[in-house]
Amino acid sequence: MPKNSNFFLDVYDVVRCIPYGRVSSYGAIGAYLGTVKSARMVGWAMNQAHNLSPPVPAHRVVNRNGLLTGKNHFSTPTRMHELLTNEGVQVINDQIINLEEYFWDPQDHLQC
DNA sequence: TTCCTGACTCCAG
DNA sequence: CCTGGAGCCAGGA
Repeated sequence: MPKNSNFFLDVYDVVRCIPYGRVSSYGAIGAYLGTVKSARMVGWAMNQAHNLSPPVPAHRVVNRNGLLTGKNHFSTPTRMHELLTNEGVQVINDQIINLEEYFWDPQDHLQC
């Protein structure tokens, strides 16, 4: 059923490259792939990422404000928050604290 | 087939 | 400072 289009695979690849305890944004991933204005597609890709293997750490992907906009799409609304907190990321009221400290831009690393 | 929605972001008013 | 519209494109009804 998944089309596995190149774009989606690239998204998954980038997300899987996000280090432990770090987070990234849809826009940053889109920018890395050259489709800045397609941030929605990144989110859409995450929607399919649930059944993929190896699993994609979708909880490390948030919007540009560090807000856990996708928490509702996890098994439980608190799952995303719990996972991030478990990795040492401070999250309060569904928002990441000190986002700049945890933010990971794929363009910064250029590779895993 | 068309129409609508959405885990986003930017820009104008 | 806050609000709304546009761009993006894949799927479901």
